[in-house]
Amino acid sequence: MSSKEKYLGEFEQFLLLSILSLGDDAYGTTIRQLLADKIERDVTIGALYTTLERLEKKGFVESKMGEATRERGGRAKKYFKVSASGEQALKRSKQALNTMWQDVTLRGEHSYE
Amino acid sequence: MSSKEKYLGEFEQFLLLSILSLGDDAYGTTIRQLLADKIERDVTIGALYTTLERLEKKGFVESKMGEATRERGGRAKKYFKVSASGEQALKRSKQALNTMWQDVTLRGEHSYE
DNA sequence: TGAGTATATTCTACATTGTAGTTTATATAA
DNA sequence: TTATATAAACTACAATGTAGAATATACTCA
Repeated sequence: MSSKEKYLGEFEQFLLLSILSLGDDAYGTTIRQLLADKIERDVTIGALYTTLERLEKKGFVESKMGEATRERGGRAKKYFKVSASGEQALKRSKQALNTMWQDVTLRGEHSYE
Repeated sequence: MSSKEKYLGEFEQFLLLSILSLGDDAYGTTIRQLLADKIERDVTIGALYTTLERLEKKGFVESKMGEATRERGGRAKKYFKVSASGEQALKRSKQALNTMWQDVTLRGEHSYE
């Protein structure tokens, strides 16, 4: 019956990677910003939080609300971090993709770098 | 308004890569087999053809029915190949993922190899 | 002290992709 | 003309992607 693990969607992968990149400063707005900067993907806040919540439900990320002690206006931030199983899932996705790319060369490319 | 291009889903990427790998012998059954062998992903025929058809509708793959001249029983094969825009899309997906991985290191990993 | 403003998350709804299983088509052989 | 092998088409539903409005909360300053 082989491997039964679920696969990550592409957007889920992007979110997990964003969180890892941002370290201790990963929350809605910074994640959104990073996606826009790095890969020019402009997602709405709705898209973002919905997926983040699903990832949390699956145990791939954990969250905690930010401290109340702040020198700025606005609602509390919700910080995210990737769980061990989240990293695991990410790693599997990466490996699968690497394996598939292995013997593929695109037109105009020299080889898989 | 930035980049409006649509993104490929992960399974779509896998199919495109399978087709590229298989070269002139890419059709339902061989694609399915390759996925099972290479990344232990067992998809049903339904899943496969449905996605293939959607990729074709988007212009990422092209198909043509196999010759009638065959020494075997059964229905004609439908061969697939990746179009130029399919390769393009694939390339963009790969680059985006590479960019995101760039400064991420997983627990227990040494760095992005 | 209570509008105004800034910051951020929740909620609701729908579109696209992923996945499965059954059915149908077609060719060859007995 | 039926059995068997091979492969694609169809139907239905689940999961993921995406959007935008609504809501919450904390500062600031007259």
